[in-house]
Amino acid sequence: MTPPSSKSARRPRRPRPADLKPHEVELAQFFVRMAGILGVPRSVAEIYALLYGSSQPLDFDRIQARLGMSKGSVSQGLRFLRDHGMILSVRAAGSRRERWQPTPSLATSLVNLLRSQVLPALEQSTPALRRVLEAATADGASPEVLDRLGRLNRWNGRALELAPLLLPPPEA
Amino acid sequence: MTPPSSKSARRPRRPRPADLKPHEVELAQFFVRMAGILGVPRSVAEIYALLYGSSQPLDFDRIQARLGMSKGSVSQGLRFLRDHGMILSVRAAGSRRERWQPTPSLATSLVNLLRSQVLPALEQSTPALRRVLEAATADGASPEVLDRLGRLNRWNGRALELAPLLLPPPEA
DNA sequence: GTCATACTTCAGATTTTTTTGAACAATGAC
DNA sequence: GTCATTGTTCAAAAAAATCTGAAGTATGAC
Repeated sequence: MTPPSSKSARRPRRPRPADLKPHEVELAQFFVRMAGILGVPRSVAEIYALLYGSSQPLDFDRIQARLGMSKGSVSQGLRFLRDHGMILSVRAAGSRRERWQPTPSLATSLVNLLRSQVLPALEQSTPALRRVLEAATADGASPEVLDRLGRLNRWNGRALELAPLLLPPPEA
Repeated sequence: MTPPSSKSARRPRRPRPADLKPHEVELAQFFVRMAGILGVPRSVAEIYALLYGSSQPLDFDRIQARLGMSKGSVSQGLRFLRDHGMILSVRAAGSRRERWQPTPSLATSLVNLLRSQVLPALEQSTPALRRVLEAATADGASPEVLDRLGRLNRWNGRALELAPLLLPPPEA
């Protein structure tokens, strides 16, 4: 039965030795499921979920302790979330320690995430798709195939034009 | 440097012993990249790309031969594409052999794919998210957290309402 | 300037996904 | 009805993604 793919049909997972309340676990499961669709790893989703459900900003050590996760994973997870504009840090005076919280708009965070995944793929594709169309033309491909490939090229171009409008680029 | 995630930073791949023209390879790479974003396996994307660039419908054996892929992968890949309404088969009279071609609308195919991934996740989440909000309320979470969780619940509900409108369900 | 703190790095271990192929099942041409 | 053809299944192998933790680096409190 198991289809060859799609994150849908996943095996049960080894539970992490986390120290979470039941509703924190459910929130984490929600974010893990959604993150899976975009190929974001479990550990990253768990960190985000923990921060999302927390009334206070949390520091590195507390995140590690509550999720029962290695330092490496916490470090990389926080970096990913930070780089995608999904979390912010605050620092208490007289301490080097950073404390993290989710950025106010989850919607913006999601769009950032999508952009960062889709845009590079589209950019890489532009010249390749043009070459494919040219080669197929030279090859005497059927009108139907040429039509398909033409549409693909136009889609790619339009998607690239639209992308910057969807939301202001990384800065700004 | 390698981020903890995102399909972006992938290692080089073992080339498949395929027998494709250069432009067919580039088309396959495009579909593989895009499929990767949605977690669709390489083999499935390669099959789709081959059909997409082909002037004639192709049969099982020809797909296997051109892509240098196992029977199992071809079978599972075709099943996935068929189940998601992305390919159609035609049969020549007097032969059991099916020959495959992409469905006319790639856009529709993509929406089908997205639906099949996102909808089940949303449905599973509805009761869980409600429980999370209730538990947090009982727990005396901060107004800010309650606000976040409330928004999450509303998003989920709206997404579920919208989904059926996006495109007619599997049948119809 | 010193150095303990706070994180980062990355090679290897682990987990999960994907692919393979040999055994098996279904079907329609005859 | 028979059986070669066509495709499926699934356990095991291979590949890929993710996680770990010990060693290393950077920084700001003092």
